Amino acid sequence: MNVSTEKRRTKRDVLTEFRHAEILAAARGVFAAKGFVGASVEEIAQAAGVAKGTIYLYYPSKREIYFAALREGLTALASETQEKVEGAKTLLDQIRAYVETKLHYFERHQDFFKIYFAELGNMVTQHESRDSDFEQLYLDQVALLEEVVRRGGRRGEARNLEARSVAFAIANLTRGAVTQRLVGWTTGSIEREAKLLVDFVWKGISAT
Amino acid sequence: MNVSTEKRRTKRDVLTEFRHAEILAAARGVFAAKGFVGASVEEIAQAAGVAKGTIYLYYPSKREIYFAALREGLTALASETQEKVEGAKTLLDQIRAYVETKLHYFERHQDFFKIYFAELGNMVTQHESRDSDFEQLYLDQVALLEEVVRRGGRRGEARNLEARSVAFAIANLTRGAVTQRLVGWTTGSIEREAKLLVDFVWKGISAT
DNA sequence: TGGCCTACTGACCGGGCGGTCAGTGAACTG
DNA sequence: CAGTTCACTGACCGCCCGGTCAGTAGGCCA
Repeated sequence: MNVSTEKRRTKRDVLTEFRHAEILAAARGVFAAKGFVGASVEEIAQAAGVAKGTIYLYYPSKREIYFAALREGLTALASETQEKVEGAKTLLDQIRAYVETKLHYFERHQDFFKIYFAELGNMVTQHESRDSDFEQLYLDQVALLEEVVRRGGRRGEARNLEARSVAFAIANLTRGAVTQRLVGWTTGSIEREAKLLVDFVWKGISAT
Repeated sequence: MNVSTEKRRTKRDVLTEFRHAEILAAARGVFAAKGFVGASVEEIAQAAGVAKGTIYLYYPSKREIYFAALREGLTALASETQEKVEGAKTLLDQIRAYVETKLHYFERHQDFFKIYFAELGNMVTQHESRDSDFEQLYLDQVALLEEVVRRGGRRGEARNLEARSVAFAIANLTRGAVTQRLVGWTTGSIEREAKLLVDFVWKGISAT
């Protein structure tokens, strides 16, 4: 019957999906702790509770696992950010949305952020073509900010200034704030941190 | 005679020093291009025009070469920054000095900066105790800024605000600006970049 | 029950690289 | 010129790790 075959199919798919997720989660932890090179596939396998060979039934290579983890977190973060930012009306609220979303997402996904920032750093030394879409995702975030700032400027909410530079500035400040928390140089509540940061930015660009 | 022995001694020392510098320069280039793991000692040796074994006559391990390159650049940058900043009178000038010094130093030592930023990124994933003095050097830079801001605040040149947060903000903005140039996301003159950045910061913290 | 399928295993392979060390030859010495 | 020193060499070692694949075990069907 259709039902039974469908059911069986689904069962398999569910298992496959489960293993993918399981391995990815384990990989994220290991990569976050040791970095791409420091991590071994064997280690990831153990963390996932399977044998090394099993890993290769689900991912073709260590690199692919890494990229999968990176991409997953990155797209989720990007869409969440975009959603929140576009949900805000005023420029100030939009900037606040951007900063807060990042800081909160960080709180929930520290492992991802470790991988993310390490990769950002390595991008400077090793420019592989594989990284280009990763690079693009980063620039998209900046572009989002840039557009927001530009529109805010047109509405007279901000001084007239280089939207792109401001966008980079906000991105840099946010990135820095998250990094500081990650390494433990900053404590204090996220709300306070976000407020400080947004205030600072706002002083720098507001119209009044 | 004293003279002759001294002369010979000096000759040897000069050679030793020369080799050290030569190897370090070669290493910097290779590390900047490939990162720590991507670089091989063989490659560094070739770039330095010596055999691999020779490398180990001057440095005990690959890691040591790496740290030496990092430390050298870092201490030079730190002292130059400190000098320039302390040479400035007003808070605004001090901040400008900080930003401009970094940007100019970057222009002169791109290879160093690549290693530096990559290491900053990796610090998040691999916390070795070896890195702790590196970490300290970074925090010293922030502390320098913090002190400057705090004093400026006391003199009434800036609003009353969290000196530490502001210090981090300036450091982050500067770091970001340099990174952007490094990857090619920003062009334009350094002077312009510095001005934009300083203006932005100043708006954010000035007393008026 | 016997045969089959297949997800899973982990011993194994091959290559790359950090680090070593016996050997070389040029310069110096007496 | 013979002897000695020493900076330098590069073939070599051993380890690690990404990736493979013949084998296994357990579930399912006839």
